[in-house]
Amino acid sequence: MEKKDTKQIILDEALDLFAVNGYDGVAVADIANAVGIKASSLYKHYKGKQDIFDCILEKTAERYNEMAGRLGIDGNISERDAAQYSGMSTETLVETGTALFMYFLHDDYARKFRRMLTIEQYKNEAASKLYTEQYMDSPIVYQSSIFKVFIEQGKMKNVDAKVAAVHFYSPMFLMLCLCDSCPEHEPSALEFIRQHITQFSKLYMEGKIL
Amino acid sequence: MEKKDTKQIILDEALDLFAVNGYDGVAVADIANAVGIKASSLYKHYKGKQDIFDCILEKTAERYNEMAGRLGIDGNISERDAAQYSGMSTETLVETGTALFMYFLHDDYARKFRRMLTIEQYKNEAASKLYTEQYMDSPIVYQSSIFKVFIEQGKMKNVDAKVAAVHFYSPMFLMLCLCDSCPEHEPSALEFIRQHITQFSKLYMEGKIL
DNA sequence: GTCTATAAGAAGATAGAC
DNA sequence: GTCTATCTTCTTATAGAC
Repeated sequence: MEKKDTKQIILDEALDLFAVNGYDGVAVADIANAVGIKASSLYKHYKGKQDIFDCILEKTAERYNEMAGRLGIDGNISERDAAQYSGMSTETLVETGTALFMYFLHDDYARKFRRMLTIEQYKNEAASKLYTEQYMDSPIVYQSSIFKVFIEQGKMKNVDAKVAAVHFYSPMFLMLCLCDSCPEHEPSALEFIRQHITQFSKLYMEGKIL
Repeated sequence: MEKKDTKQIILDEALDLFAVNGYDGVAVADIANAVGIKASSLYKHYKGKQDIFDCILEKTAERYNEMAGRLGIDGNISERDAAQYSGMSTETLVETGTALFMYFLHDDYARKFRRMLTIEQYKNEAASKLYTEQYMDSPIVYQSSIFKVFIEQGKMKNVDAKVAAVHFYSPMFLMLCLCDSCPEHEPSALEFIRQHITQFSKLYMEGKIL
C-alpha cells in the first residue's frame, strides 16, 4: 500500500535517465537516487544495471507485440480492419493520422523509449531491431495495407502502395525526430503534419470518389 | 613524414568510436589504443576527452558551413542556382536525388558524424543544433527553394513548396536512419529511393511541361 | 527491503623520465 | 611526443547489520 511497486519504479526512473544520457551515461547510483533508495538496495530487485536495461527492453517489446497483434500490424491487414477502413474519408484520414502522430509524440513512455532506442541502436542489436521494427517496418507495412484497400476501392490513385505509405509516414517520422531533439518545435510540427496530410490527400486522391 | 598528423588521426579514431558507443561509452584509453599510442600521450595533443569531442563538432561544423555557403543552403536559393535548376528534367531530379542520398549514405565521415550526433543529441545542445540543422532544416529549406522555382516555371503543380520538399526529402531521411541502424538494408533502400522519386515526379509533375 | 561499509576495478588526468 | 608510474574519483557490485 505504501509503495506502488519499487521494482516497476526502478524501471521507470531508469528509462527516464537512459532516454537522455544513454546506458553508459547513467550510473546505478543515479537510478537509485531517482527512486529514493541507495544503490545497494537496487540489487535486491535486479541483478545489475544490464538486467534493468534488458527488462525495459523486454517489457516494452511485450507491450508492443500485444498492441501490434490487436491492430494486425504484423503482416497483412485483417478482413475486419479492411472493412473498418472502407468507410474512411479524407477528413478521417487527417484525423486518424494526426491522432497517431500525437500519440507517438506526447505519450511520455513511448517518447522516452524511442529516445533510448535511438541512442542505443548502434551498439545494441536488440535495440536496433526494436527501433527499425517499431518506427519503420511496422508503420509502413500497416499503412501499406490500408492504402491497398483504398486503391482496390478506387479511393486512391493506382500507385505503389508501399511508396504511398512511406510518403504518408516518413514526414511524421522526421517530425518526431525533430521534436524529440527540440521539443520547442512541437506546435509548428503539429501544424505542419496537418498541411502534409491535406496535401497528401490532394495528390493521391484528387479526382477520386470520396 | 613518418606520421601523417597524429592530432588529426586522434579525431578520426575518436569519431569512429563515438559513432558506435557514444561519448560515455568510449574511454580515453580506447581512443589512444586505436591510434597506437598510450592514453597519457594523448594529453599532449588535446586537453582531454571533452576537448576531443568539441574539436570534432567544431571542425565538422566548419566544413559543413563552407559547403552550405557554396550551395546557398542558408536561406533562399541564389539567382545562379535558380538558373541552374531551370533546365532540370524529371530524370535529372531522380539522378540528383539519388546522388545526394548516396553521398549521405556512403561517405564514411558523413555517416559516422551523423551517427555520433544521433547518439549525443539529447544530452548535448550543440549536437542537437547541428543534428536538426544538417539533417532537417537545411535539406528542407534547400529543396523548398528548388521547388519554388519549379512551381514558378510551371514544371510542378501549384502546391505548398515546403510540404513538397518534405515529401521529397523525408523518405530519404527515413531510409538513412534505417541504413545507419541496419546496413544490410542498403540495397533495398537504394532501390526504394528510386521508386520514391519516380512516384514523387508523377504525383507532383504529371500533366506539367517537362 | 533498506541501510552502511567496503571491495575491486575502471576511468580521466597529471608528473616526470627519456 | 611517447612512455611508465601514479593520483583521484567514479562505478559496479557484494557483505552483513537492522
